[in-house]
This record gives sequence, structure tokens and C-alpha cells, in this order.
Amino acid sequence: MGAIRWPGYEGEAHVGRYQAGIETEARIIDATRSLLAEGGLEAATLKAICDRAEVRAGSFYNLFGSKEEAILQVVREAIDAVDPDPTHAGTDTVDDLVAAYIRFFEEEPQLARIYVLAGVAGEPSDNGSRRRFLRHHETRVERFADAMVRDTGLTEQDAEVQAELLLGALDGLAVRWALDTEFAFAAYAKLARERFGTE
Amino acid sequence: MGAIRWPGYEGEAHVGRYQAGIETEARIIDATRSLLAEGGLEAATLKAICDRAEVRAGSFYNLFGSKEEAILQVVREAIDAVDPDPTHAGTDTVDDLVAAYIRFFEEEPQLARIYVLAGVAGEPSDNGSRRRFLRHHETRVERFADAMVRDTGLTEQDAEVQAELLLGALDGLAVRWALDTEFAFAAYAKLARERFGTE
DNA sequence: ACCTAATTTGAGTATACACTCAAATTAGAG
DNA sequence: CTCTAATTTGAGTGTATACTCAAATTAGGT
Repeated sequence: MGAIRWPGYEGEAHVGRYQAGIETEARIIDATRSLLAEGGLEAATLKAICDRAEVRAGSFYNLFGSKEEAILQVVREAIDAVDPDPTHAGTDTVDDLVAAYIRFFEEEPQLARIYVLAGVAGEPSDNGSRRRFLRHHETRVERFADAMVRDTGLTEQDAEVQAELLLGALDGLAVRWALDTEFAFAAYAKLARERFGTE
Repeated sequence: MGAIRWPGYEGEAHVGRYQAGIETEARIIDATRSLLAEGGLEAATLKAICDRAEVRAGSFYNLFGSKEEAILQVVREAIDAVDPDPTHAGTDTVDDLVAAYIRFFEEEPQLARIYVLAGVAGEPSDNGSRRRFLRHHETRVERFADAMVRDTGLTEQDAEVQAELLLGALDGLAVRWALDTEFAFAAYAKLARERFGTE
């Protein structure tokens, strides 16, 4: 196992990091993700995370400042994953965006579940995560609205209303899916798409 | 303060109950409701509930078997409150049902917030509350679908799809409102209603 | 192989949490 | 006012939780 000594590895400064530590960190993040997806915040105790990652608490704290840090990292992962490839920025159609959302649910069910939880679980006392999610939502509304303006020539104002409605419907169907993963989310999402932002 | 000695008071057997205890119970439920609405499950610790209700833990446990019991009672209250007056059963229009949903958010914001949380906060490990909420949702879909069949003559199958879509949209807009209570939920809910179950 | 840095372990610490229980106090009726 | 039942208090208990820290072990380079 070779120590990685150059900065910039995966966008992070890893000066003086051993491969072993890097792999442990990944195991901890995987464990956190799966526990959050399975049982929400309650399930993601430090003990559960460490048991699943097969490390002791001391190792955890060598790599993360707090349990909260690991959780926020996974939540950010989920929020980042819901956005389509940024290289398509400015050229998406609404159908592309809806398709990407559907693909997210189909290909990343754990992250999708965490995403749904993050939409509601941010609490008033925790203004950081609540505000971050709200900003994320607003950015998504803008992106959908821009695509609608391009697709249909709707005014920006009308497009924003339609985008809010479409995203509301998609997110509500996502909550429905989280309640019962047998629910045919993709089919319903497509039907919802037909109702907003198509004039 | 008179002891209430007859059965049937508010649908509960209160044999041998003093007014003082009954009032304490109400204060505890009020405290639980407001804490849940403000900060979710995390905020509703026993200490916080007792402090807000101005009782000690021993009083709490004289009246409730567990903290869980108090919380479930408030969640049930929220779920019950979202349903329109049962005396209208079988005669609601979809517009009545949507109007009732909007009214719920406007008149009972605390319960509305708890309702939104309950839709996602039930975890796989807690099959009881998750199943209960799913059943509640299915009942609502049926009720909306029945109203659509009566309103428009849609087939039962089509009505069920449209009901699922409309409720998805309404619930998603509710999540959006929970994220930022400045969001104009009522206006958007009305716009969403226009898109589903109107043919 | 040696040496140093990184990582991991094991054994705690402190605190918050849900809950208990017997004594004290209050409520309610006659 | 007396008496009994109901309620409340105060002082705990036990446990789970997040986190610490020094010693032991492993990783990595020469």
C-alpha cells in the first residue's frame, strides 16, 4: 500500500495519507450511506457505522471530526447526485432533467432515499442544512424553468411557476416511493411531466 | 376541580380521573405537538416536553406509558386532522378534498408540519408507523379517486392514477412549504388540482 | 532490515436520555 | 373539617451515545 503524497488527489489534499486510511474512510462513508438509507438518522449511530465499516471509534475520529461530518458528507453526495451531468449545463431539455431524476431513483436508490429524507429532516434549529437544501431546491427550479423557456417559449415567470409545480409533483412522488418502494415512481413521474411546462 | 367520573367523556374512559390530571395530559400533548412541529423528533426529548408542559418526568409517566406513546398520539392527531369531516363521506368533490387539504395547512400549521414529517420519518425498522402511514395514504388515494369517478365519470383505474398523481403533487408541495413556510402553498395546490382528474 | 509516519486499538470519559419509585402534596367528596 | 384517591415531586437508575487518548500496530520508503 503506497502513501499518496501529491495534492489534488480526487480534489482533496491528501498529503501524507496512507492508502489504508483512505480505504477506511471510504468504508466509513459506505457504511454511513447504507445505514442512513435503511433507517434514517436514528439508525446511523456511531456504533452502527463503526460496526458496519469494521473499525473502532478511534479510527473513525482519526478520519472525521465528528459523526455529523460523515453524515453531512453523505447528504451532500445525495444532493450532488440528483443533478445531471454539469457538462450539459444550459442545454438540458425538461425531458432530460426528468429522465435524469428518474435515473437517479433507479440507479442510486440509497442516495435517493437519503435525498428524500434530507428534504424534510433538516430542522429549524439546524439552519445550515435546511438553508442548503432550500438553496439546492431553488437552483433546481431555476434550471427546470430555464429548460422550459428554451423548450416552449414560456415567459420566465410562467416557467418558474410550472417548474415549481413539476418539481413539487416529482418530489411528492419521490416521498410516495420512499414510503413503499414498490410504487412505480418512473411511470408516474413521466405522467406528471406531461402536465407541467408543456404549452 | 371536579373529578370526572362518568365513562365516555371525550370518547375515553376517565373513571377516577381528576381534572388536574386531565389538564396536565393536555399540556403534555400541546408541548409534544409544538416541539415536534418546531424541531422534529430530535427536539421532542422528554426533558423538553416536561419543561414546556411544566411538569416533572414522574407526572409524565403517570399519564403516558412512554414518550413514544405521547408522540404517536400527536402523529395520529395530525393524520386524523388531514381528513375532512367524515360526515361528508361519499359526497366530497375533488375540489372539496383539495380545499380541505389547503385549509389544514392554513389553520393547523403545527399539525401540517408533523404530518409532512410523519410521511417520511417512519423508518423500515419501525414497521408499525410506516405501514400505518402507507395505509392512510392508500385510503386518501381511494377517496380522491372515488370523488373523481363521481365528478368526471373517469374509470376507476384512470381515477386511481390521477388521484395518485394529484396527491403526489399536493404532498410534494407540502414538503416544499415545510422547507420554507413563505412558499405560497395554497395557490400552487390549486394550480396542481387543475392538472389532474379534470377530464 | 530499519526507521518514521500513519493508522488502529482498547479502554475509557462525560453526558444526555428514557424511565422508576416512594414520599409529599393536592384534589375532590361528604 | 376529615379522609381517601389522584397527582406531583425529587432523587435517583441504567444505558446508549458521541467522543478522547495513549499505547500498540501497521504502512510505506529507503
